[in-house]
Amino acid sequence: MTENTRQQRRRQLPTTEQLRIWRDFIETAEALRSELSSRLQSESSLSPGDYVVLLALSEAEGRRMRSSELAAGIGWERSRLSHHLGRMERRALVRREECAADSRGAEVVLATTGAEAFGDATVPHLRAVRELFVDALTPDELVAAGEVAAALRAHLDRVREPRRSRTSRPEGGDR
Amino acid sequence: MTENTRQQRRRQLPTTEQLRIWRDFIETAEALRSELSSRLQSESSLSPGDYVVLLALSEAEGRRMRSSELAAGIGWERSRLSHHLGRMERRALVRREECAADSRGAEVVLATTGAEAFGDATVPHLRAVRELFVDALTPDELVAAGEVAAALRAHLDRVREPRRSRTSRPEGGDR
DNA sequence: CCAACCTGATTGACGTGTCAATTATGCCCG
DNA sequence: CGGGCATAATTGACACGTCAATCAGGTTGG
Repeated sequence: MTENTRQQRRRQLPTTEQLRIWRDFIETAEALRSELSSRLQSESSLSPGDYVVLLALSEAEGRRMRSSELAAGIGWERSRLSHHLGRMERRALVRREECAADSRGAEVVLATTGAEAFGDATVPHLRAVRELFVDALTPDELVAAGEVAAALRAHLDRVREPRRSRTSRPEGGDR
Repeated sequence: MTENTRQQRRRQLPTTEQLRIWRDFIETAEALRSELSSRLQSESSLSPGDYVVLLALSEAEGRRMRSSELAAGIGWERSRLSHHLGRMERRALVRREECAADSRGAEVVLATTGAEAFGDATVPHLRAVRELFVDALTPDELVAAGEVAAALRAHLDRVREPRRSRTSRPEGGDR
């Protein structure tokens, strides 16, 4: 195969079979996410979003974090986190406090209610992951799933922002 | 391994490694979905939801479908479709007409604007699938991804509603 | 010092998804 | 026939996500 043909293949559209796999993959992931979410909701009245936020806070020193560190830690946009914290604060799962060091900043603190809710949710949630994901795959398939995910992620990171040299200094990666 | 131990393993929580793979898998799928969605949006002003609806309608006879068939065809809840059609109708992508055969029913018709928008979107979208998914994987990995998705889907269907013998007759599959 | 700029965080508008309730029609059986 | 139930579809309320705009508080160079 010449460089030319390879280049050309790159630009071709997916075959029917490739497209079928793509749809299977993305729709299955979506179905899983939705089932997990509904179980979490019914067993603990937490959403997946609540869960990741509470998980991060539980593991943080002092069960508190700067809002932007939290966002970076769980890979969320700041505005998304801000909205979500608002909803969580209304349910008394977290509190927001002013930050001593930088008075623009906010610190998010795990509230007692939040810690309890998280504690109650974690076993059912892990059980659901086991039941819906781990138990569905042979050990080989599980490894394969990990490799596929890693390859996709790496490729995505490579492709998403080839150069980001304008305002901020060129950082290496962002996780 | 006795039946007992096997039973017991079933109930165990995922190991750290299994959990890592799970998170990789679900977060990567989510990141892919989000990137695809944003490309689709910027290249065509269609959302992924719009796209699947328009795709189904394009392939339907007469470019029209009963609302509930459409919902079943793309695997959406009816209420979700109803809301989405409302938004699409506002943008003149589809029209809703009364159904002659059953006056409770509605028929969804692909509008000219919708057909054009879909036509314009399809090549960029397929290119994005190729670039973000197919090109990220070796042929082996692609096959593995398909197998993993199939296994997960099958397990999910098996687990989700073990028995649904009440109102509707026990249908085989739903695609 | 202070104007210009950067950064942390929030807000509002709007599209999207789910659940429960509702409306309207079809259908069946007593 | 007509009461009761199933079905088609919509609606309202609310949670969630994204984008662009905003606000407030730091930082820096002239």
